Amino acid sequence: MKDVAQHAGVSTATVSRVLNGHAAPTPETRERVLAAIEELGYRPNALARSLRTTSTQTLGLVISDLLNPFFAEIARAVEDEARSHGYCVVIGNADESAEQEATYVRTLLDRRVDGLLLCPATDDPGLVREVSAGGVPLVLLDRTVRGATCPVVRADGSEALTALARRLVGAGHSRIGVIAGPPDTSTGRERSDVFTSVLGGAAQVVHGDFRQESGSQAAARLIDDGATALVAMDNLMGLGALGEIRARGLHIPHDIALAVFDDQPWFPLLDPPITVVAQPTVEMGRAAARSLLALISGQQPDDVRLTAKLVLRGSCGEAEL
Amino acid sequence: MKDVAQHAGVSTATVSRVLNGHAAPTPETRERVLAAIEELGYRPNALARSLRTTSTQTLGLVISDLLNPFFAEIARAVEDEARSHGYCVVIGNADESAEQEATYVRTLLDRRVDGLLLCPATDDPGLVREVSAGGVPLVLLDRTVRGATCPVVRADGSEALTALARRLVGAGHSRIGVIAGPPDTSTGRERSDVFTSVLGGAAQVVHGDFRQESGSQAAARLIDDGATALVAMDNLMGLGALGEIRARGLHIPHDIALAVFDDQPWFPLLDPPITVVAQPTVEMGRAAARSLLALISGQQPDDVRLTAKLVLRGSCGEAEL
DNA sequence: CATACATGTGTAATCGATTAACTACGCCCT
DNA sequence: AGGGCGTAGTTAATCGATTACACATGTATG
Repeated sequence: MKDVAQHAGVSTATVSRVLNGHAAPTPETRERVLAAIEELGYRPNALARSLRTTSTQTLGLVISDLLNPFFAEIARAVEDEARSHGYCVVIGNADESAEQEATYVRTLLDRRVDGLLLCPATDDPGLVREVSAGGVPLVLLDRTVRGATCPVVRADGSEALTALARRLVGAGHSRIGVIAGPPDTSTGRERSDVFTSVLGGAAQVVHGDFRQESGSQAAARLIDDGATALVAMDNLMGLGALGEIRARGLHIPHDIALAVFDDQPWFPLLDPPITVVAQPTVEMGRAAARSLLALISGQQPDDVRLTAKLVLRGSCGEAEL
Repeated sequence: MKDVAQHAGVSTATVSRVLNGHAAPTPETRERVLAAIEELGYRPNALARSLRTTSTQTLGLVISDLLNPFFAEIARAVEDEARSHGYCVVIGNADESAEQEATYVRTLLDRRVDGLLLCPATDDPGLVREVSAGGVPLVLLDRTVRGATCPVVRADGSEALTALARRLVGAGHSRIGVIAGPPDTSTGRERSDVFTSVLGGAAQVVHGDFRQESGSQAAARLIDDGATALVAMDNLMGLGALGEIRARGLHIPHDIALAVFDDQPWFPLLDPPITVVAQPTVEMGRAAARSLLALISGQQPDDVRLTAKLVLRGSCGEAEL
């Protein structure tokens, strides 16, 4: 910057003003400075700028697993929205581990992200409190924690799940296996709670860990116990369940019905195509980013609850919609 | 930091020494400083540290699309490897646009990443030169550019593709449709080149853009032209091709054979399961991160060429392996 | 006993920007 | 002519760390 100033015959303050579009400099001075910048190929050091201004134009996003297409879509949407507002996103992979999540959150705070988007691994509010105590804007995404005091953006699947449960019962299923998420996550509990409260004794719940392998195992248990329909509460566990069904040579929907929470582009291509509860992932990501940006700019955004939709496709034997 | 120093009755220099594990401070002083840090809940400002040391412990990763599971897997692997060495990864989504790619690369350089991992959108070497000119360590991943002078990490699919081509011919296919990537990407060209050089006139190539929609369109064109086998050179275009095949009510492999470059967890679950050329994505990501870290630490890592493997599954009508 | 040398700590410069406070200059008005 | 004022630009403090160098103290050496 000093070089640029010297080159243009002005002080660094003037260069800074030109760079930041302040009113002061004469058009003529501005020209000279811009020419010098061009000539020297100067690019401002974002670190120095951030140190001085205490704004990094960066958002932190801590998710459970980038390999889960659901989170990948969210990450993509967050990134898009953030970029359109001049922000970068640093993504941290917590790998469904509370410890790794905490490590990442702290790293991001150390790097002074302007705000943090978090998909909490458990519903323990400790980490959330820590962030809030540090005064860093925080928005929870997809999942919440006990007694959360910050904005939460999530999808509401209760309506869709209720409709799905009724349909399964209507189709004559009396033993329905639910492959739920971990009981210490809000989504893990809520989704299966909705479902079982409609079904009563007809539902049997096995908790997985939102990963493929646990989906297979849960499916195996439930099928052994005589389930005639399976509902996986996450796409990866759904993938696992599907694998187990195929491995046993069972036919959908004749031998067993299957529905999955989260849509995937390839679900319609299976035979039969899979019935799902589709979450508006892109809207969730964008909404979360918008809420966070609002929070950063001093507003108090409300919680956002988007609704998940039941998409009937045939894997539950239902007539097409 | 000043507060901590005061609290412990030492200077900031001593605090810094304790923080950085220098030999100097007495165990007793160290204790006092650590106690003060603990008590005040002090966390060092990474920006300030980076400004002073010119090291951010951060790698930049610019990929084409986070929604493409191939890149998501790579990103995940890069992140894992980097983290295990104490580095963070900032991911940039270029969306297959050279312009957005350039914007991201510059942003990352401004933020002074210690090194950059790039999956170039085109084989134009301009951007690569720009980075190299800035003296920032750079490693190319998956794709290369013309006259690249930096380390390149990629998968070699020529053997697998050759074997696949032979098999298709052996199975009696004489009109084989190739859904290739853009001709201005190294992977777009190389993969179809290998294929056509084995097949000669039996191959018909249509270039897509590595996205689902272009896969459907290319498939439609090729099927209309009488292709009895389709090979998609990327998983998203494969997904598109599969959609087109289903939409036309064609049966695999009876009516048409299909093979895809890139494996996906759900390919084995289709009926019939899809034959693929599987790239070692995790190893690619890890190797790229390792090469970059080596470059950062002053070494001169060699190019890495991992081999992609043909996985026969039935969608080309072949006998199982 | 003076000199040298090691050791632990403090002082202050530095990284590269932003910005409050100040200066210099020209213009207008009385 | 002199005072007031607006404007363009400079000087220097600052953000929060690291680290070269200086300094003080204690111990070994000739």
